[in-house]
Amino acid sequence: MLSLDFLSNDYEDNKSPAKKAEEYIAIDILTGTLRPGQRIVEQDLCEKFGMSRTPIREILARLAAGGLIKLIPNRGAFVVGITERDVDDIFYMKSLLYPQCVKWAIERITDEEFAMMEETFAFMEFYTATEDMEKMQKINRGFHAIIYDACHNKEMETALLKYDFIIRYANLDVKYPLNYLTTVLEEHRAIYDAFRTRKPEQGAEAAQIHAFRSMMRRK
Amino acid sequence: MLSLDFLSNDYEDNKSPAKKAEEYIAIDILTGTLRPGQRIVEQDLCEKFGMSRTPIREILARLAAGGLIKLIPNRGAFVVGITERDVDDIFYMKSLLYPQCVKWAIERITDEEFAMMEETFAFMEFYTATEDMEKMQKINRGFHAIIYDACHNKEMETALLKYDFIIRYANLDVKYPLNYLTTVLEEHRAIYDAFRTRKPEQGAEAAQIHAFRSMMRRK
DNA sequence: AATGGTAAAATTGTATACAATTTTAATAAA
DNA sequence: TTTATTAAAATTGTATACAATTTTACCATT
Repeated sequence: MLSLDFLSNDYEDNKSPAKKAEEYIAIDILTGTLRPGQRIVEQDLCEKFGMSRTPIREILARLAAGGLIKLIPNRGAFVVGITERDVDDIFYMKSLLYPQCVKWAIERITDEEFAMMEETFAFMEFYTATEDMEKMQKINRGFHAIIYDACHNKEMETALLKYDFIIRYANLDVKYPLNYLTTVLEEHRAIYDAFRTRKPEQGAEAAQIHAFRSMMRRK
Repeated sequence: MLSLDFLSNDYEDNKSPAKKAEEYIAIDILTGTLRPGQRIVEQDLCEKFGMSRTPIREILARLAAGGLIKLIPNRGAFVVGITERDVDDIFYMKSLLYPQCVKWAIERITDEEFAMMEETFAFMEFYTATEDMEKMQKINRGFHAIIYDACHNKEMETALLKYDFIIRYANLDVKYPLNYLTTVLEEHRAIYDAFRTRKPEQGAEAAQIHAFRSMMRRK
């Protein structure tokens, strides 16, 4: 299903309670509120999120599949931490995958998907002009979500979404340089132009530049 | 924990029944025994694997996290298929990530890990000489598992293990060319030599060649 | 025959109960 | 004081029960 859901303010609200709890725990791990090695007791989560052990255990199963916790049989769930170097590595892995994602997306994007991208880019220009940082962050994620989706490869999409999630929450002491919004808009425009003119190689190059600069803007 | 487990024949046996069931279902999806779009009913799995719905639902939660099935609320689990192009794409993504993995692994490998690699490589030479195809496949997986582990980045490790799992089971009509065993051994030796001499760039290049040739050997 | 409505059956979502295992705390021995 | 031992408590693993929802099958209507 194709929609501009991510623009709406209650986008977060239509997630299931289980999905929200999962994300809550994931963020607690990435921000360090839950410390590496710390044991997570199911009953505590039951009380915190007001649900029984069955759904909580399914949440833990998913978190373990994603690598944020480690389940040791009969011992329980333990937080797996993320180091500064892990975040550096993930930026680097993104810089390897993202250009190829853009390339595939330009080759494979549907008309409907491109129409959504056009609409999204218009919003990006608007929010850059109005300097609405919060809305901008949201629309930026939407822009990338469209690209990740349009590459029509689920492994690529899930990998990049995961890396972005980690970067978003485990990379909290970022300082935004002067003219950050317009700078990023122009990097995005270069990618968008490659989509408009359907030039995969040019898109890959613009993506490479955007990924590299994102990495450099880090701390 | 560091060990040469993957050499033993009962390596598969010390997996938990739940882990075995999960892998069984995953393989059924990748080989097409379970068709894309097909609904998976929990009760059927309960009977098939002799366990109750609680552990089965945890297995389904993990499979959904890995993308092999899609869970629709109140509707159930549906098989997500893998196309030929998906496999092509995954080979390509591996060729992007694997060289960097080898580079990091050469920079970061511990003495203990390198000792295991030496031992493993000796076995590879032995099984190539004896032309024991089955043992060779197993030891090859072990060789790569050591490299993936030695890069000391969990995202990289899980990504490459996942791609290998998909390639292994969703890529069944591979024809092995003449001298396959010795050819692959030499590609692996090039990588191994880069580890011995601790040359990250040389390792990345050897990895690139190995990944590219693996892709070319496909069909 | 095709469509629509309704009750029964099947299935999923969640809570709870109980068994197996681990952890904790208290006590005894060195 | 430290180390062992052991019983109690806590926790995890699994099965089952029940509520909510969906699917199926049957019948009536057009």
